[in-house]
Amino acid sequence: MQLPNAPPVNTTPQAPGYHVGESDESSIQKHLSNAIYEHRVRPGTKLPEADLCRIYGVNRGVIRKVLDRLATDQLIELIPNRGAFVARPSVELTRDVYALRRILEAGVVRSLAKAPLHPWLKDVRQQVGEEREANRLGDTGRYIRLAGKFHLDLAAATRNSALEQHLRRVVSQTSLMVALYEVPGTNTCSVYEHLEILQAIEAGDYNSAERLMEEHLLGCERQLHLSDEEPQVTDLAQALNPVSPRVMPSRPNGMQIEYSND
Amino acid sequence: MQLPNAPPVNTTPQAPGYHVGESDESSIQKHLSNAIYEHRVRPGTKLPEADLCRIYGVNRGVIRKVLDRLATDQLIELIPNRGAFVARPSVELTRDVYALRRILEAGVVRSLAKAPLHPWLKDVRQQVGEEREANRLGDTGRYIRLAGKFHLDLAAATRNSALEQHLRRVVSQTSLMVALYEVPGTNTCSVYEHLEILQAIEAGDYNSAERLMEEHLLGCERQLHLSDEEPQVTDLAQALNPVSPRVMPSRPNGMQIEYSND
DNA sequence: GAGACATTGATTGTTAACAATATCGTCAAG
DNA sequence: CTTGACGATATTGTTAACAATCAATGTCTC
Repeated sequence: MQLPNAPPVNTTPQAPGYHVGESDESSIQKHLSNAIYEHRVRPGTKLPEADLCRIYGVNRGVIRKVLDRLATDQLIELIPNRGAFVARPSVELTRDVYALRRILEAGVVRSLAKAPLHPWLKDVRQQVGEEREANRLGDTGRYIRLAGKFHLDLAAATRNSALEQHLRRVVSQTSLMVALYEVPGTNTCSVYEHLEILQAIEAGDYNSAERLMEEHLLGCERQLHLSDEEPQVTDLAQALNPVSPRVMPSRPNGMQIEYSND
Repeated sequence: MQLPNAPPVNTTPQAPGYHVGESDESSIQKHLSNAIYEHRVRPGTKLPEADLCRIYGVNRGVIRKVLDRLATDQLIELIPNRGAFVARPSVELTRDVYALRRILEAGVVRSLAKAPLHPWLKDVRQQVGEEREANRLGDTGRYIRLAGKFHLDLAAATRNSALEQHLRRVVSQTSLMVALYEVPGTNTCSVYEHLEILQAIEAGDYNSAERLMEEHLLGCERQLHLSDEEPQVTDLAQALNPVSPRVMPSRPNGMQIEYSND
């Protein structure tokens, strides 16, 4: 019933069975989007329309519209006559998106410098605490959600809805890239750096805050395994040498889809 | 066949009749998007599915998908059971999007500072010339296209596809805002400022270029009529006073849609 | 056995018919 | 003359059936 190299879809967060509660198209989109965001479905996973119809208890047309929207956000890839797959962004795109994120988030900090501070920050500070807790306990989903929320909360504090919206897309994409390129042991987003940034903002030192933010994002990017030469195997003998068990670049559990090469 | 207060759809650029040549969904989207971008369809214009089907010679499903995508780009507004209308972004959103654009384009200039300069710039310089020419001749469509292209070309020169893509969306939205809020006589984008920015980049003076870009965009925004009190008519007697024919704020040819107020 | 080829089943893409809703015109009552 | 209700028409929203395409399996030949 399922392709051998495509793991089954399991996007249900709490309920083990079928039929998630409310299910109009925007809530389905959020639900799927979150599942990708929180690494519950890995890059390359196939998302068959029929399965999603059963899971959400809706028509195929609805699912189709949702998939189309997720594809324009580049969270999934829509291959004609083959279906929808959770996207596997290239190394190049990953670098580009991180660069864009630095531009946007530096802009967020500068915007915060102009506007008067909102009572927000107290809540944000508390959340950073929760974030650290989730990280300590190993609750990956919760940790990822809170770590992302820190960045989005700062964007929301600017009261610029357009800025917030664009950053939201970029952050989602980033999470996908983390799923693809993280090296297993490391923590992607240092909680302490979040705290530092927050303190700088609270102190009104926006220049430092901007610099810290850029360094923080650079640090996040550097923690990923973004070697340029991923599929490139120039020296076959060395590649097949069983002595040095090099870290399989960025595909921990085997390739999950293969693109037709015609 | 057409609503009295919604002008008929006329999105054909060259052919006066029906049935635009090629018409898959992405090309239809581009075509419609351009029509909005170049102010050939004004904000508030209704876009009935049936008309678009006839114009592009495609099924309703195709048009529907295109409209949904344009709606996520906020170029049109999709009102349930009423249909699609060219969007009328609020003053608040306009300010937000311009602020976002400043962030993005300042980022573009900074990115250009890092990368080696491409041979692009020669072409860009030539296009600025064409831009001035189109402006002089009063060829509005061509002028708008070229003026926007300047900004997008700079983004493309960064070789950051994500940055380029996001800026493209923001620029499109901006054009819609210009259509809504421009005061008739003025020129929205000064050609000379484009030239100044380009010269600064060519001279390697990226700090100046960044500052000039921000000032340029601020200037563009200031040329719009973004008074806060647009729909707000506190003093009815004054509003209806025939003595002072105040410039009808931002709706030159009468209101075109009215939202249900329930 | 290995490889090429046809067949089968499953999945996606498209279309058209049907249902729901809003708009506009008409008419009657105040 | 204005206001409200009603019905006709047009437009949008939804669904299900049909068509097209692809992956997988089994068969045949070398």
